[in-house]
Amino acid sequence: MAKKSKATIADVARLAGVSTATAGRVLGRYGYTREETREQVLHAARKLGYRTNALARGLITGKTRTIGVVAGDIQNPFYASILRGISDVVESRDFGLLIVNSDENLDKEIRAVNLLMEKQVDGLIVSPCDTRNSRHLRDLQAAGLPLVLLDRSVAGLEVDRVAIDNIAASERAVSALISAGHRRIGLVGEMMEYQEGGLDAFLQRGLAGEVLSTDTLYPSWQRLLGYLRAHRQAGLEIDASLVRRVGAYSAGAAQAVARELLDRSDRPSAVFATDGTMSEGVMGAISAADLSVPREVSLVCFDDLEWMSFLSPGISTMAQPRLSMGETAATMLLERIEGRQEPARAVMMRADFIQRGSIARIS
Amino acid sequence: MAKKSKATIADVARLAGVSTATAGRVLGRYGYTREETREQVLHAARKLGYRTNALARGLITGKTRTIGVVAGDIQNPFYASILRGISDVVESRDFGLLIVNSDENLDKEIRAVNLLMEKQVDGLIVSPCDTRNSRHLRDLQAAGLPLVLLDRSVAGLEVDRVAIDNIAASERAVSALISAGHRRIGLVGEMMEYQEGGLDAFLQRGLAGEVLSTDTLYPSWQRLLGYLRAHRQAGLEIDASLVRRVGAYSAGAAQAVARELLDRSDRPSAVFATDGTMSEGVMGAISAADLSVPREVSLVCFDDLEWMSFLSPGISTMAQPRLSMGETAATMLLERIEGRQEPARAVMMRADFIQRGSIARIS
DNA sequence: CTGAAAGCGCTTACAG
DNA sequence: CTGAAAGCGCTTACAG
Repeated sequence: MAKKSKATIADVARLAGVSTATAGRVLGRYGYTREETREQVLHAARKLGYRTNALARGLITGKTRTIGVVAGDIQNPFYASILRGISDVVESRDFGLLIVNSDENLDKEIRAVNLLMEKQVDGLIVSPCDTRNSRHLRDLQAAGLPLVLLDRSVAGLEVDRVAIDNIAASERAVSALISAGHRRIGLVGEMMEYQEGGLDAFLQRGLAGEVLSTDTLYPSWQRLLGYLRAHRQAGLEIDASLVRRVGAYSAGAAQAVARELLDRSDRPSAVFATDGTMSEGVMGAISAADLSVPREVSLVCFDDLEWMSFLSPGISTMAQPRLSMGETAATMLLERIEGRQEPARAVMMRADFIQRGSIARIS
Repeated sequence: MAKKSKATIADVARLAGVSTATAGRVLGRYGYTREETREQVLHAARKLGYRTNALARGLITGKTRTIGVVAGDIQNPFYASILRGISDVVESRDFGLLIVNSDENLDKEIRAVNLLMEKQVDGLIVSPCDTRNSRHLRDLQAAGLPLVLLDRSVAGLEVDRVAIDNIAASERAVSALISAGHRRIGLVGEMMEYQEGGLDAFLQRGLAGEVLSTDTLYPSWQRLLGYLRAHRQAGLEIDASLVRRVGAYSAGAAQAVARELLDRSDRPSAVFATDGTMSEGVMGAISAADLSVPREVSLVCFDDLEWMSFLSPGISTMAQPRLSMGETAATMLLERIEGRQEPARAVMMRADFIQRGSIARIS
């Protein structure tokens, strides 16, 4: 069997005594062939250890059966789970999966998209790191390449996307704290994306109910909006000094910021962390400060990470359906690849609040 | 700029008034061209929004600048970090990365390797799920495709690989418990791979010092060997009933097994978990049983996961250099792809024991 | 330094 | 049902 140096369709055809067209038909499973010739070809192919060259096929058909994903960081559990979801549906359809990290950096994202286009992927899933700067994504559209946006959206780009309703999810999470009696709730958020006038101006506008175009906001900014909304619903004022922007997807940076919050003499009675990485940082700060949850601080996180259920008491958190988000994105993309024509859809998935023991009742 | 339907080298050549060979030379950055023609070509290319078709190039050159990785589960932090390491070096060299999960299942692994071969990757990194059954990996070798094995090795397959010294690392971790006075140490290990006669026979042989061919053993079996060796070094007997085989890479299954261990009236004073997933399971069981670490049970884990430093006290663990393992594997692979000829190397990386607060002193 | 021609390994009409 | 021929979009000798 399995010979050295690759056998081509021509080799197989020669050995089987048929034309390359015929050999191609049986090996590529297209067109009709007599059962008998089919077997001759298959036999020859096996003897030569023939293996399809997907490059040649792709060049001809214009389809590679490979999709590309650009994620922020495959090491981050958020993306790791999403990628697993994508991978599951993609593998079940015999597609390949080309993955590249953007590190939430626009230049890297652009290079990633270029690389993937050169490799002729049939479609792309991207978690765009910039909601405004999107020439590279528009180019994809122009080139007719299917694209699904994950987690974030891009201003004025009408393509399929999957995400959760961040504002509502966050409002729900913060409300859990408020209804337990908390009045001073710290927020530690990544909020990397630039906002006109920075955090202060944003808060201003948010409190005045002015913030428009909320759905092209970055998730963490949206979650801040949810925080504001929960307070407004409850008729509570906000202490702007409790809202802290980390400005980076880094647990270390989040820990430093959280530490400041916890070291204050007028420490908040609870902290809300707006994503998994922030949650790690906040938890690290709480541990380092040797504070007891929920006796000394209450905590609500975002994204359900393994450790949140180990700790006792467990950590209450807003769980995004990461696996299904990935599966859904991949399914939508494959439908487009198969030619489905219909207006762009925005699938908003449901996030569930998992109530564990990290919220103290305050009277 | 950026036009619809893709422009080819021929289009660019026509617009620039040169031959396709010349256009190809500048666009593909090979061969010489006059500065002036170079600019004409570049200008035309920009105007047409030309983008290389890597498929065509790969078909000709026999190189795709893409490598394939088959990992157990990209969602598992162990693999996620390794993949990040691989990805970093691969991206820095402008290679693409095709990733597929094996779920530690031989059939899936074989299909994965086939898929990657058809897509004409330049080389493969695989974490083989079966140390004995390896026809598909030998085929790679026969086809002259560079291969680097990760974490595990395969009997009789002489190829590059990177791993840690599992026996030594595990011995070190267990010794930390022994020297703190522990005499009854439970072990929760995955040990999925089949061993002649099962766990009991393996223990028998291990205790008799009989186990040979240790380096084609699965990591968790090797780590069990380290556990035995630590006991032997200390002149301690082993209670075989404290050694528990989970038989699956599943935190849930590990938790059930750990629970049994912890529910015994003659509960071990400490537990050693042989990998990250087992660690999650054991920690889950400890939490569920509401036991206090290290007062009621001491714990030593394998792999340094985020939560191990959040808990207070922190969890002592043997940390594998996952990121560098990935980087090293990718670097070795790229060297082979570039034609480096030399005997297969086995790079053994150093694992560090991180001492935190989960080990109680017993007098 | 540049061009004409061949070819990588497939698939796709088009005949028969 | 099968074959001869063309062609996908590049790169590679080979001339000039």
